[in-house]
Amino acid sequence: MATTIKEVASKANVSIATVSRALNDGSKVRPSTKESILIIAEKLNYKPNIIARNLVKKNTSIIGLVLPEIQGDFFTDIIKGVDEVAYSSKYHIIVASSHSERPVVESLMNFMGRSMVDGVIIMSPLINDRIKEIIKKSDTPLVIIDCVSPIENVDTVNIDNFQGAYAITEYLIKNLGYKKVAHVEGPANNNDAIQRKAGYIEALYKNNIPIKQEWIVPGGFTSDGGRLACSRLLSLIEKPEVIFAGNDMMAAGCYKAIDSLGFKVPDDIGVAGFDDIFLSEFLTPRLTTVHIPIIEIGKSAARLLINKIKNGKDHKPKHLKVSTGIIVGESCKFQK
Amino acid sequence: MATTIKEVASKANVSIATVSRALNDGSKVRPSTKESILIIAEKLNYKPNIIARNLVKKNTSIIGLVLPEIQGDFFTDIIKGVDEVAYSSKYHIIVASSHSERPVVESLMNFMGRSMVDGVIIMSPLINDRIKEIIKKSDTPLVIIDCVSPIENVDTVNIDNFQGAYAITEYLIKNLGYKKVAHVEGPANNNDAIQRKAGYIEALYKNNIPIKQEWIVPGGFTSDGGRLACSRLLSLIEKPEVIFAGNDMMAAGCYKAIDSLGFKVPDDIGVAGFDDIFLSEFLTPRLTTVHIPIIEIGKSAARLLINKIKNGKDHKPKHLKVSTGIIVGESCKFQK
DNA sequence: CTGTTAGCGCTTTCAC
DNA sequence: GTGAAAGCGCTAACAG
Repeated sequence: MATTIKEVASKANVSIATVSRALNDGSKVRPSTKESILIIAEKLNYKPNIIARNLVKKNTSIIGLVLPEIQGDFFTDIIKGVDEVAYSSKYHIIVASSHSERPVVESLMNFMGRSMVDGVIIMSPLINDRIKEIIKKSDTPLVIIDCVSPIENVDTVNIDNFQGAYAITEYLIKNLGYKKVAHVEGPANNNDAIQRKAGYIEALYKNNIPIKQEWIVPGGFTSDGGRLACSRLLSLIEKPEVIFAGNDMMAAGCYKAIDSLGFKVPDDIGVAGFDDIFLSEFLTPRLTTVHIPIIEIGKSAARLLINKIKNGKDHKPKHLKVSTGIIVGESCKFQK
Repeated sequence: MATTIKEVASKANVSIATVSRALNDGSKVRPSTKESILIIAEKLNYKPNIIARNLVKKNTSIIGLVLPEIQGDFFTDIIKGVDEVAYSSKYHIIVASSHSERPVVESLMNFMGRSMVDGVIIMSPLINDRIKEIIKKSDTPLVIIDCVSPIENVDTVNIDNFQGAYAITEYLIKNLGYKKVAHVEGPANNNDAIQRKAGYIEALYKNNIPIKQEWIVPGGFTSDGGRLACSRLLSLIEKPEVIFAGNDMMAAGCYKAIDSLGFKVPDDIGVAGFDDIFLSEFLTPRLTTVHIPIIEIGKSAARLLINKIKNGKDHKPKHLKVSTGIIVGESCKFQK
């Protein structure tokens, strides 16, 4: 059994209140008594019971982080960003990754309104009605990363997917001179995927390039999906000159397909991606892609949340849009 | 303010004790009253306050996970493994990654003996005396992943680094016929690095290949360190035929160096790694490396910990050694 | 400055 | 079956 404040108090011949004050150095305690209390506490290896403190203070200094199925380094970076800011404000983070057996909904229910955490950051490209309902019912501060439709009174941090996709597509067309640009798209119900596709289409449209449906193929945001999609594109009679994959994982899959068919990137076909995940730097040739400041997103979300926790009702919901940038690799080249 | 058990009790015209019973074990509560309580609780959107429950139950169902500086997908997998097992036993996990401003020691102190968590899993290739002291003082259940020297009464999960390094080095020599095998080693104070180097040396020794000091160069376990180390090896008068990098990150760095000098893997020089991180599959040619079942390690650690939490003093410390396997890629080839 | 006294919201004997 | 009451370990008025 751990030492309690009572034992320290009795050994020090003071009341528990004084011990509490001495340790939290709040109000005036005579230096000499404070010192002797500190010494006794140290000798007894006394550590205040956080739970008891939380109960009376009504806060836990813990932030709940609900993530979609964790894979790759994307989430490590989110965690890192959140953790960094959380740490500097003395918060801990509880991570709940989602998977088939634990939907986002469940993690959310566990966190919201049971006073286990002071606030929640949820990342989910798909917010359904069930989730919305839970959010409405609870008054736990919340920040959503990457949500589709803003929910009232909830802070959001979004990636500017549309702009990123538009920019890289236009870069391929205007700067490099590509005319035949294909797109491997992500899951149909995924907001990121939808926005990126929209950016791609808009860029083609604005540059007077007709949209060709057979050059838009689904890849499910996975490496394998990208590989298959790419094979399909390469088997077409009229092949595209460059493939803009909706994310880097699919772009990596494209590399595999291109390699296995004996083609070369970028000589035979160009490849571009989206996300700039850790992996992309190590693909040969280095992938041209859209960079997302992932750590920064985590940090922003954490800042927003902590702000909300501290300011309570006075807090006006903010909606951050994180902009992207193009990483020029060697996977696309100038078309003469 | 969230609904409390009191409000539910008064609305239901019962005592708070009955509400508590109805919601928990349901031990002998008349079905009809139980039902009406449940309905009222639902209507009031009542969620028991976890903190208050923890205080009386003296457990939190939270596991603390202390990790070294998070980067890449290695830690995602550890988290994933721990989380999976933790989840199925109804535990949450608090993640504390370490970095320059928050040493392992601090996270540990925060977790041990303040009843914030029921147990701790710590991953640290370097356990210093300070850490040992904290561990000795506390009676919080603990599992260490990847520790140097076993601490009494603490469960450990270790990677069989020596065996893995030995196996791949011998594979390079015996199966592929390499005679000139260089090694890029990790940090001098890192247990993994030390064991891997030892395995490499032992394999050379057992196969009657003289150890050449200039073919053993430090790479700090980073991609950049690997790149530099490789450049150095390639500038030697007598170059090695193959480089066994102490981890995959350094192997990836080797690829870069080899590429920038105009050489080809594996024709001009072979490369082998250790870890089988996600990235390795996407290096071209695919890296030959030592596979570590990372998720499995996380799972084992979690199982060990939960077991210890539940069995208390009756628990005898266990020491698991996780074995590795060779992934045959295309980065090394048969030497005729 | 310091002690006394209420709780925080819940679980859990112990009676009835 | 159910209620009253005693805490879990701590903080925070309120008195002195």
